Amino acid sequence: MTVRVRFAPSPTGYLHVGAARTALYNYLFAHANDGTFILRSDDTDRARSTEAFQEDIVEHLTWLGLEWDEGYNKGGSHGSFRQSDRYERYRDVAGELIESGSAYYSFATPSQLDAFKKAAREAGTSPAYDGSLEPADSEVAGRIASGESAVVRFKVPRPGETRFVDSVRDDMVFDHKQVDDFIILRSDGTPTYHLASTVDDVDYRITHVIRGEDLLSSTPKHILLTRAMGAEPATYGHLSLLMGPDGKKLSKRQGDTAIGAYREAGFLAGAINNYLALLGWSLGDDVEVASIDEMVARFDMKDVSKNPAVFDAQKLEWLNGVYIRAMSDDEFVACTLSSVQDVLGRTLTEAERLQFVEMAPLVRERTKLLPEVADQVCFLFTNVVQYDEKSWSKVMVGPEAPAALDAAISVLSGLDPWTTESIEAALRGMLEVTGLNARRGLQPIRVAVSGSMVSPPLFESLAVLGNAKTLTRLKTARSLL
RNA sequence: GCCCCCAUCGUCCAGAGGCCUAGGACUCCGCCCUUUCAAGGCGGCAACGGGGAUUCGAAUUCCCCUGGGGGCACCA
Repeated sequence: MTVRVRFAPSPTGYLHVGAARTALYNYLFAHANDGTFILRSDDTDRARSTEAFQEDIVEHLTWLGLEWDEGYNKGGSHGSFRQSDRYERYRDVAGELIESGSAYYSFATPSQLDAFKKAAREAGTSPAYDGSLEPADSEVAGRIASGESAVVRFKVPRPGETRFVDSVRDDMVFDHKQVDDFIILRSDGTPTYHLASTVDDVDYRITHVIRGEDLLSSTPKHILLTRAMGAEPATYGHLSLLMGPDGKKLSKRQGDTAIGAYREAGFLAGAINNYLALLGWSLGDDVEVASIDEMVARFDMKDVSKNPAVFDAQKLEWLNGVYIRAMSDDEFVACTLSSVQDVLGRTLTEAERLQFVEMAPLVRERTKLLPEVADQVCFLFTNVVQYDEKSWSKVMVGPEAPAALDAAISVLSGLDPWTTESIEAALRGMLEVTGLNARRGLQPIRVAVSGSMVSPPLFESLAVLGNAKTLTRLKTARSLL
């Protein structure tokens, strides 16, 4: 039996980190078992589903590298992977279920149902609707024929219970007292999630359903439906939910949850995948950093954690730094060049691009988030240095600043060749002569040239900047003292 | 209210009866390296929620409590 799993988001919101994690685990499980990873669109909620959300999901899943083998936009052997295209199929199944006695037309009104639940609550019993408000079978045909509005409900066997082995939580038992005769077809004839999702899982031969814990208590419904369709239920595995720093369910209130927002903030797909894998799973052997392939090699549902995990943005940032440092010069330049140009407001010349490439290894070492790169290198490409107020007041007001700048100007004028080594030698000689320690003697130069007391390494920066610009900046700063 | 899931440092994860004086990672704090900032190295702070039971022995098994999470829609 070949493994077939699916990620089936509803396009009612952007792809968020929790959903991405579910997608990742499905992907890992599929690849670890030589299976097929399918993307489906569970868009039965016509009111809230939008094309924009659907595109966001597809775009970011692709960006994360979680390619699906079959499904949305890719086709496959089982027809459309968009539920809104398959209403007819769901209606047919509902009809068959009514035919076989597994489902029935329900006329209970909302107010009747409310009363039912209220009574149950007061009696301290389960509020799950058991079909007790329905008319006698003999009445049904007539009422339907007369055009009375009705939904179709699944008839849960009572008494009874559903047992299954959850691949992350082991033995699970649900008493049918807790399972309501759920609606499978709305009064307008459209299917609900339970019906559509289950029919699709059966039709597309899904062998393993890996999804969020929020669906755990709906699983008996899906299993009952599957059996009523004459099929064998898949193996279900429920992932614990992600929570925010306050221990509450992760929401926009606590910061960004959309993958797109993380991408824009400068996170790398690899880092996000890696972090999401760490959240609720252990690769063992104290391994923290691993590629998708390594994860696939180690993945086992049995090692997936049962407890809810708090999303820790700080650890994600650390990991992002790890991934940035692991990039090659070319990769690094390729994925940061545009943001540098955006900040600059213009395109870099070829010469400037080379300067950027030269600085890349130095800058990469101190970058956690991609946009930080621009802050670090922009001083190279501007004509007027923007002095950071705090840096200026801390470094340039001391009595040593003028002396340091004067000495630097004299020692750097006419320096040839102009290289990191020669600059370092000259400046170290300058420190010797002036008697200034490195901090006092060099920081003024850093501020004069970069505008800030925090910058990439000084000698290298000056080498890349070139002697003309360096001297101009030193003189300009000197004149301001 | 009813049902379900979960429970080790602040956070994520190791730990499947003696190897635990509870390990790793992030964060934080020192020190080293050092021209700033990083990175790196070294070190430190920090946890088995509580109570019973089983056992020679429990973080590991069982029960209760507590706490957190989820579900109980013509949402998914």
